[in-house]
Amino acid sequence: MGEEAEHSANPLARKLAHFVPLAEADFRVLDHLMEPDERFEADRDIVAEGQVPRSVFVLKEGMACRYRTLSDGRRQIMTFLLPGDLCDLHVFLFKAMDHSIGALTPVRIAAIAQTDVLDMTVRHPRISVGLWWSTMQEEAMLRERIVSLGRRDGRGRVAYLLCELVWRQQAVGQGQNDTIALPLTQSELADALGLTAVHINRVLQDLRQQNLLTLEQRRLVLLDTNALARIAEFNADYLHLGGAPEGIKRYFDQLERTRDGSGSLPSESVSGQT
Amino acid sequence: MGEEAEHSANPLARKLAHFVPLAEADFRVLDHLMEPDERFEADRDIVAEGQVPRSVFVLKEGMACRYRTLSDGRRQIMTFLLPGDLCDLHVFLFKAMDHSIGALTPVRIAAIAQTDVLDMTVRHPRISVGLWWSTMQEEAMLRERIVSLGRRDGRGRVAYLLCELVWRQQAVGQGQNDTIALPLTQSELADALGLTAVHINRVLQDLRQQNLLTLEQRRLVLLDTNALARIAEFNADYLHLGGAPEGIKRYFDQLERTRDGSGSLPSESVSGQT
DNA sequence: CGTAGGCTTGATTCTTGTCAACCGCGGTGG
DNA sequence: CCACCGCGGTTGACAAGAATCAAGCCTACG
Repeated sequence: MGEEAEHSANPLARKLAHFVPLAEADFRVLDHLMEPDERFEADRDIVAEGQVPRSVFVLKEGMACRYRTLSDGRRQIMTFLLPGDLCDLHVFLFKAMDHSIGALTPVRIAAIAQTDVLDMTVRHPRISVGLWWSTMQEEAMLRERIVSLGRRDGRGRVAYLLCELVWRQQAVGQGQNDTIALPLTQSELADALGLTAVHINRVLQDLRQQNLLTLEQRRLVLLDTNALARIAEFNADYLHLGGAPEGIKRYFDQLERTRDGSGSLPSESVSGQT
Repeated sequence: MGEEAEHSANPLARKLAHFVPLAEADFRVLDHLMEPDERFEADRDIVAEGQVPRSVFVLKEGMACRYRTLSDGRRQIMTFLLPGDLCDLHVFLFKAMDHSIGALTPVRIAAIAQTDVLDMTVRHPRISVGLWWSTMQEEAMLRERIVSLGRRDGRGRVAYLLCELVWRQQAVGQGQNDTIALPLTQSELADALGLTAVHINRVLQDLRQQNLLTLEQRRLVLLDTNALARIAEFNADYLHLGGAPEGIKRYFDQLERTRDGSGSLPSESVSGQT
C-alpha cells in the first residue's frame, strides 16, 4: 500500500490501494467522488427490490446490507456493505433490482453521477480497473459465503463471518489489531448466516467460553485469531488483498510513462506472460 | 430475441441476445470466438485453485462447475457452468484462483486470447456490454444461491435449483418445454445444495411421489412447473432475461447510427432517465 | 416508571447427517 | 461367457445440529 493511502481517510482509496498504488491524481478523483452526501437512518432501505436501478453510490460511513425477504417474512442477508464499498457500478444494465439494500446503522453515502463513472473509465483507467477488481472481490466473497452456508456448521459460519469482517474493516483502515466495531444484532447475524437468533446466541456463548472472542457494546475482539481461523477454515486469499499481478502492474507502469492526458492505452497485452 | 439468435447454434450468442439484439457482425465475432477447441474428460479440473489465471474461456459443450474442497474432503459446488457460459473474463486481475473449475461431463471449451477480449471492448461495444451483463447475471445467481442455502429447506433447494437449470438451459436453446438433460449425480446435487446425497435422494423420492418431476437416465422433466416454483419461491426475475433497459437500447441505437468504425462512443448518458 | 428491543436460557421437536447395508447395472478381465 | 467390481441409487436405524416455543432478564429510552 502507498504511504498516502495509509494515511488517507478515504476508505475507498484505502481499499483500492490494496490492488494498485494510486497516484496523487487518483486520490483527488476519489476524494471528489466521495463529496456528495446523503444520509439514511438505520433500518431504512437505500434501494428497494423491484426498483429501477438509479445511481451508483459509495458507502462512506456506517454499515448496510444487501438482502431479500421471503414470503413468510424470513430474511436472508447476502452481503454486508462497509465504508468504501461501491454499490451497483454496473447494475444499470438491469431493468429492476432483484434485491434490496438496507441501512443497518445510520449511514452516509455518496451518490456518483453516471457521467463521472463513464468519465473515469476513459480518464482514470487505474481507478476504473481498481473498481473492477473490487467487483471481482465482491463476487469472490459471495462464493465464499456459499461455501460457508453449504458446508460449515454454526460455529464455523460465525467464526468465518467475523474473520471476514475484521479483515475487511482493516483493509479500509477501520479498527485495529483484532478489534472492530460490530454494530450488528444477533438476529442480523442470524439472517446473514442462515441460522436463527437463538442459535447464534448459543454459538457466541460457546466461542466466548473458550476465550476465542469478546463481543459487547457493539465491539468485537478476536482473542485467538488462529483458533478462529482454524474453526472457520478461514483463508484470506479470496479477498485478494495482496496487490495486482505483475502483468497489471507493468501495464500501469507503461501507462504512466506514455501518459499524454488523452487516456490512450498502451498496446502491450495485460496478461501475465512475459 | 432476434430471429438470427433463435436459430443460432451458438449458445453464447443465444444468451447475449436475451440482453440486446445482436447484429450480423456480432454473430460473426461470437462465432469466431467459439472456434478454438479444447476438450476435458469428466471429473478433470479445467482450472485448479491456486493456479495463476491464464485464459478466458467459453464452455461450448457439456457441464462444469466452480467448486472448493474443504480440508475434510467435503466439497461445495458454487455454480454450474452451462454451454455459453464465460469463465473469468476479468479474473486476470487476481494473482491466483481462489477456487477450482471442474468438468462434470466430458466438456468442450474455447479459450479466448487476451487480445481478442481487449479488441472486443473497443470494436464491439455491444458484445462487450453484453458480457458485462452476463457477469452481473452470474453475480445475481450467486446471491440467489445464498438465499437458497440460507433460508430454504431440502425440498425448496432442490426445486429451486432445478427450476434455475431449466430456465438457463432454455435461455441458451437447450432442452424443450420443461425437459432438460441433467447429467448430475445425486451427490453432485448434494454438493451444490449443501446437503448429503442420502438426503437429496429422499427429497427427490418425495418430489417424484407428488408427480412434480421425473428424473431418470440423466433426463429431467418438470411435470408441474407452477407447483415447483411455489415450493422454491422461484422467480426468474433475477436472471434478468427480459432485455436491456430502455436507456441501454437507446444508447446502442445511437451507436448504430453514428457508427464509423472507430468505435467512438455516443456521448449521451446511458442512464434510464428520459 | 413503563416499555420495547435485544439478549439469554430451557424444554422440546424436526430436519438433516451418519452409518450401514443392499440393489442394479455397466464395464472389465479371466 | 461369466464372475467380479465399483459406482450410483435406495432404504432403514439412529444421532446430531438447529429450529421452535416460551419465558425471563437487562438496559436504553420515552
